[in-house]
Amino acid sequence: MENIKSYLSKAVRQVISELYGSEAVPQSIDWQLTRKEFEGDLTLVVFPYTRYSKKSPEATGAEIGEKLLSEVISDFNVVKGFLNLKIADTQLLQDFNSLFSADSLVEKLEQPVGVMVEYSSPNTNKPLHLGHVRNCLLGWAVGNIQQAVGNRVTRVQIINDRGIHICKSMLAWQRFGNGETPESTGMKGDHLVGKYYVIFDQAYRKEIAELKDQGLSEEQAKDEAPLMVAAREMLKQWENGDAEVFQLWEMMNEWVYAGFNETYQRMGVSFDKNYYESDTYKLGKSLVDVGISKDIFQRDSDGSVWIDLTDIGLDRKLLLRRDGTSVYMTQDMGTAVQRFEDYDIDRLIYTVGNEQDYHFQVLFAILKKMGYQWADGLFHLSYGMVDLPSGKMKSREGNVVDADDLITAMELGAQEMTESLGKADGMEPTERTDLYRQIGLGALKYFILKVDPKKRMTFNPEESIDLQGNTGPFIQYTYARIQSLLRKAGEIKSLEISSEILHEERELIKQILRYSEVVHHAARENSPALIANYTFDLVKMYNGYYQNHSILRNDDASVTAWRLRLSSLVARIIRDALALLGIESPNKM
RNA sequence: GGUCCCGUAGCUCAGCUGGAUAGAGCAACUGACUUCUAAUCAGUAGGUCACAGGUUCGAAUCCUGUCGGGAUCACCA
Repeated sequence: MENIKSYLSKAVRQVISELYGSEAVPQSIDWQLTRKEFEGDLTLVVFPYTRYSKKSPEATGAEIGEKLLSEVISDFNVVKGFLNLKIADTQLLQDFNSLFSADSLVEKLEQPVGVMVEYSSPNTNKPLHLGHVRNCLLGWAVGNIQQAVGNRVTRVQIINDRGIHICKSMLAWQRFGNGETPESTGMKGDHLVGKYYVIFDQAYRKEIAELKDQGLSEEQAKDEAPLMVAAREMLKQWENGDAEVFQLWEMMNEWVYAGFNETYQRMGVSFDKNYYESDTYKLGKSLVDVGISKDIFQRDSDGSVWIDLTDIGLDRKLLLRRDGTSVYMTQDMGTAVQRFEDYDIDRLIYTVGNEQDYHFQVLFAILKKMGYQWADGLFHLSYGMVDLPSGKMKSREGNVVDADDLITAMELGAQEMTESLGKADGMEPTERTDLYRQIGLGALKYFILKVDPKKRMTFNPEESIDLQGNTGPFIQYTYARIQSLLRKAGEIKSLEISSEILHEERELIKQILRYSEVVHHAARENSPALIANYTFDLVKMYNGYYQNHSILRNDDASVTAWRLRLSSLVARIIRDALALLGIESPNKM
């Protein structure tokens, strides 16, 4: 479709210039798809030209349309100020055929760039939850989409493996753990460590309550509770390289990593490189000196260092504490610089929730002020929180949806549904479990990815298991049915292909030809939702077609051959699009 | 209080850089399985695009304000 549009844009410029003179020629011409209720495929809005033509919109449209008739444009009509053009069947078929035999369904960028995508970025004191799931799925899909348009993609996570939160788990394990391990308990490592984080919190709160009874203020109690004092002490020991603490830290982190990796694997996401905060937390301090020497940062009389961003509508922000230690912002500055040194990249996408919008606004502003050329290539892929029907997820209230539990529940839901429909009756046991996995995850991923990332979303476990309507399994099902057709067709493929096309087939071809531009659009916007919505539309169209026109049972072999060809390209696009979303396409379901 | 994001059908969401009578799915109601997989399809019903102004040939979309929801503004991470 893109080639038709660019041909037409050129033609329209030419025509406008001929008719109304060169100053009437617009910079760019935006085409829109003709609405269903009108005849035509592409529509040019002619209102902008009436001031040059000095004629009515209808007359203007008609005289432009007249001159556009060609092998590409077979017909036109004008309704009010809208010039509707009909693309010639031969042109559509030609484009269809060239896409059919193309290596890639998506056109590659002429000038690809290097893109690093950061996602997940967990803390190591508790297991992954629903929020991480949205994060991972988004980051993974965005990476796929960037890759699809031809960019080089590096996927990374930064693991927050140090700090007071880890020490809390460590301390609780030391005090109350009785030497429990993932092996001895059979628990996943991340869940085991998370358990001790909860234990710490409970014991800590008890201490706070006791201290408050003794007359201390809330703040004092929180600060002076023996457990908190001990945790802070442990953090200090860790920073001083205390062997015993370090060993405990390493051991428990290893448990967590094993657990995370299992979850990542089930989700189907992976990373090219892990950054660890324990390696990077000291980065950025040297940048502070540079900034001071350039007079971008200021040192206060107490020794703390600040940047003043009030000139661009932001605040004054701390970069170095009075005692010379760095803050999150400083680390992130250092890490960004490091990444552009480590890799040949032009862009860096941070997949992080929208509660950190301000943080990234400031981070990017600072790096820009410091004069880094690449600062314009930084992008915060900000996404909204995931709520439950009962409201907000709060770890305090224990209504956090655990990622592992969620995946299991989705697989079970898929299994129940599949069994009750008898869809897997003839399958081998391993084939079945694989199918349940594919469907369950397909439902989960699609449910989350179909929503615009920046929107806050409600996750309803029951609805997400739904397999009807705008869902992953609905799309997978269409793919499976086409595969079944292609299997059955086997030998009856005729070399002769009918060239008559039905209205529904025209509509399908047009949708198919849009795929590449949709992927490019999704890449520009970093929005997998665009691909999800496109695919749903394609599938809806195809299902209507499938239901109303017999593909195999047909008197004319050449018609069957054409319909199979059309179906198989639809299937390839479904599979390609779902793969971009990280969703598998089962051959049977 | 400052800044940012969101507000579209009962529910969950589309609506591209402004374009024609605002679209899907779910739920509700009608129909279609001796026929390529009915996890499907065809149809009915459902709207003051939060509200009020403004910009213009034309606004759900852009601007301003109001209301509602959320986030953020720590020498926490």
